[in-house]
Amino acid sequence: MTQPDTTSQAEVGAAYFRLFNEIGIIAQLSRTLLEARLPKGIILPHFSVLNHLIRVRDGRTLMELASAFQVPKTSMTHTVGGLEKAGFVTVQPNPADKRSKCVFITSEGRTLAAGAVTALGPDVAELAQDFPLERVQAMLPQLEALRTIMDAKRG
Amino acid sequence: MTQPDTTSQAEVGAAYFRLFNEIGIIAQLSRTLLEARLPKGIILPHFSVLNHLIRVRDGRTLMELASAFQVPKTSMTHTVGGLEKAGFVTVQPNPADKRSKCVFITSEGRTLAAGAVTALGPDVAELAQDFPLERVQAMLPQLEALRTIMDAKRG
DNA sequence: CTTGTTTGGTCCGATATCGAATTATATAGT
DNA sequence: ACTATATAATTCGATATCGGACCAAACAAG
Repeated sequence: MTQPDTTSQAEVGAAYFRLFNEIGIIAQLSRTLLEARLPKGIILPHFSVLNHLIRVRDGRTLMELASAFQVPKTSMTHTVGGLEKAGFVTVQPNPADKRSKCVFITSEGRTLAAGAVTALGPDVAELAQDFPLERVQAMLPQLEALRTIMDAKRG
Repeated sequence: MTQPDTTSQAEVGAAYFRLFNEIGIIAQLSRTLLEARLPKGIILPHFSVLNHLIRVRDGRTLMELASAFQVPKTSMTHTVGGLEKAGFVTVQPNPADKRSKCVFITSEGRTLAAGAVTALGPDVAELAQDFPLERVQAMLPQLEALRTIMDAKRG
């Protein structure tokens, strides 16, 4: 009996599908929201990388960044290239491994990220009126757990 | 006192940012997972549209589809064009409004979507071992609420 | 030390995405 | 009815994304 209770296999699949569908749409919405507050030409992946460098640590390699965001390394090369050309990061060879490069955020990069966070303040405040912080805090552990599990399956 | 309790403004923003960051990564992971089971050349947006036509109803217009997934209409034109060329949908003029067109799924389209769902069965089952259905069911209403609220703000 | 394999990164070509401008139809205001 | 505005969709150009091929350094095995 691999189907012990009243929930059919198809219904189970449908629930997971709805989950990922909702997540996909929210990702899309939040992306649009953020990009409306970023300078022209700077998009979500740029901001995400800058923020990662600030939050986690400076000097991550391209591969570390790519796996942190679960994107192909070619995409990360392109994203970092754009940030470098715009002067928001510098890229330096890794003395510990000559194959790899380390990405450092510049003060311009920090300014950009901080400015975006500030610009988003009112949007967050407005959202918090309808979807309060407690609900976010309740969801976060669940999402983190799901992310970790999925990460592990396709490491 | 717009800052009544112990949680600072910055910390509040950080929580929402982490929320959207997790959601973005999960969206990315689920996309990769799905596309691994789809025929070459068919990607998430294609599948999403087919599924929407099945779940919600046949004959939606391009704008309805675009707003359902919160993507620009130009992107939806492109996506539906690909589906049409591949024979998974047909597009017909809308008799009620000559500006718009209605998208209908073909039997090939239904077959494709059903096949993908079947192919994903084992993946879902495996995921369900580590992240069981109850947790999904607990999260879904929260995500739907958040999606609805964000939808409303940027309708 | 050599050879085979793995790993970090880039380059290239194909497709996806999206904003701006355009066309055609619909709707509103007078 | 007539003009103004709004809406559905497409086209076009610019950029993003990604898979495959490639190169160079690291590492493993003999």
